[in-house]
Amino acid sequence: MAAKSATGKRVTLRDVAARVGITPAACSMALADSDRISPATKEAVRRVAAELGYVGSSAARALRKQRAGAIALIVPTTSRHVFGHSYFMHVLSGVTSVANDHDTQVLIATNADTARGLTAYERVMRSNSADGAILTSAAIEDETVDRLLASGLPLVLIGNFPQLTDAITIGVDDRSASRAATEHLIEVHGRRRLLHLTGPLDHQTGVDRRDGFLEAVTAYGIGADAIVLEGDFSEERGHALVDGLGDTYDGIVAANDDMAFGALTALRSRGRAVPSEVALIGFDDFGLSRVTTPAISTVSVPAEEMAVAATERLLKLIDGKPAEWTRRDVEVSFRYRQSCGCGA
Amino acid sequence: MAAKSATGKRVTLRDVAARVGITPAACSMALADSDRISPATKEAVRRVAAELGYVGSSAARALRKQRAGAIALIVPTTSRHVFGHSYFMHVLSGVTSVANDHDTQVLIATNADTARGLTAYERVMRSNSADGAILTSAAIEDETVDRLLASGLPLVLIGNFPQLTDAITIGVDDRSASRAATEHLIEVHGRRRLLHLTGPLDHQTGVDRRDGFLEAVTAYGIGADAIVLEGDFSEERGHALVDGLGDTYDGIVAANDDMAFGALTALRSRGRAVPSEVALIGFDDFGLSRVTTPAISTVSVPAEEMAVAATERLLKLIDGKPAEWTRRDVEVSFRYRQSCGCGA
DNA sequence: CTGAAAGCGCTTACAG
DNA sequence: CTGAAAGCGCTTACAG
Repeated sequence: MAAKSATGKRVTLRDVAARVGITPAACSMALADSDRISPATKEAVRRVAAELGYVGSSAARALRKQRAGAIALIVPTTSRHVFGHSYFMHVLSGVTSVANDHDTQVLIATNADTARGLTAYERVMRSNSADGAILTSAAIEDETVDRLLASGLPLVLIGNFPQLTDAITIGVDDRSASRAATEHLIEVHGRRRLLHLTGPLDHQTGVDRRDGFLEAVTAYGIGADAIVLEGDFSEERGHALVDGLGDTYDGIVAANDDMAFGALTALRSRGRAVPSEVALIGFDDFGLSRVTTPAISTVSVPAEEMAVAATERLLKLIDGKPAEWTRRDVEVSFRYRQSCGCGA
Repeated sequence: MAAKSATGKRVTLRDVAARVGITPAACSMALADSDRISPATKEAVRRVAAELGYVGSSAARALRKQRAGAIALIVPTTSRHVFGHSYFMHVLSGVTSVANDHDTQVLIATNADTARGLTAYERVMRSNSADGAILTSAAIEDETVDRLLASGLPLVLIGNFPQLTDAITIGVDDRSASRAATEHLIEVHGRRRLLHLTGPLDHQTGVDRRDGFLEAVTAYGIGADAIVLEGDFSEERGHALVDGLGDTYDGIVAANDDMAFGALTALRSRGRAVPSEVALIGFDDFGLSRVTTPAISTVSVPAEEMAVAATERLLKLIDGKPAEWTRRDVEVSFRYRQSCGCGA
């Protein structure tokens, strides 16, 4: 479907040009505000274009300019489960707001189905549907990331990818943040027997948050009492892990808020009080942790801010403009609420 | 950017054709599995295409076929605030899963900025970037909906639009559902002095949920004791409305869960127990209500299911295929949790 | 049945 | 400086 004139036909540059009495080429230049065209002609073209309701064909423009005028937000299907709805919505908000400001369309691509050995998002990229992509939360071993990178398509990754040294990435320092959160339980709340519920360890985020936890307990000499259980970022797993364990710990560092909430419900059913018997801290702050009772203390990850910066960086990359950074960490902030013992 | 051969140039149908020794036209037909092409040639074309990494140009195809191969999910900016993140993520999930199955791209469009009197999403549509659109949660008086509708572009609306009798819409019966939720507080929990916190009354959803509440209290002859306060779907307003009111009621029907949660925190700070002193019920079930303490009883709106059905309907509309419905209601379900007095 | 031209709607490199 | 041709990469209507 397309812009229609009264007769139902699409309004093209030829129509505008005919009405103004110039060529489509001149019309095109007029709308592009070229110096070649006189102010009077530009004005006439603009008036007629508005009258006829002319809107340029994105396909024709894309074909001619070899530029889609769109970027893709790539969501590996696995990470949809892994990172959850709220995370993507924060990311999507950031991406769309920047793209909007730059007259760029946003495409959502997943690798749900594959055909001829290409994932859906590879096809999006290679079919020229998008001029570049934001890829978020890929697994460490996701080989499509390498292929995408190798293809030379403009790409900005959200997250940490230490092995991809040539990639442009933006993330948070999960290790330091996790260490700081763990140290908070130790220093401020005097906890010594700590349990860590990890994220999925095929994601760098899971690895880094675990490593930060381990650094902290090691630094304080309480590593022998520390327990690390492998989780997957899901509330269910958080619940199950805590439910299947004895009561030998006095603090929990969960790698995300969903698992922290699962832990909280499990503690509740076991009759263990939070924070008095068990201090609890999560990670993410994408919405859940603020509304529970007790509210979950957490490390706030500025997902939207990362998405905004990633999108601005991508647009510069596409345009070949100079950019300030190649690998960037944004700051987290700590939200000490009730579940660690800080809040009211 | 585009699919690259070893030399860095985009691989086009001409390259494939040259290699196979046929014309690009024949190549195109081969890839489209046309009867005109022999099985042997098709096989050769497919092999060479795979070898060269050929992926067709979406722009060229769109221009030639006058079909974008994409649909737009339109998000009026106002409703972003109004309906919140989780709602859109449910909708987006539904839309992308169906679109994926039909090799269709999904574009996110908002009306954030306007140029030459056109909203961003009108430009998306009229520039042929999308073959149709899903529009969700528009305000009653949003005149761009009328213009979109009048333009004849394939459009499916999520929500209720009683005044747009020609539109294809899918929604839930908010009035009946709200009435049933209210009756639950009356019949099952014996509440007689009810407070309703409305949604924004410039949205049909707000109006219908209020009307359902009023029907129930009227039917039970307790309308004189009922209080209706105008809200806006935000937690803050829910909190403020309850905070600014005396304690003359024993039940609250909130038009959504965010306001219900705001009410809950306000009741907590006033020292009123939920559900014993005040029974509370919300609406939506997009995530929040399940995790609070007490968990909020609510009416579950199947947002993803609506989005799936809307997208399937849109694709049929675009293809001119026969469809089963023009206006459809999907069933809500009731989640009676602790806040009304039902749950454990 | 099959080959190859025409043309979708733009923009820009080129000719004059 | 300015006019108008060429061509982006496809697909289909047409000619043979």
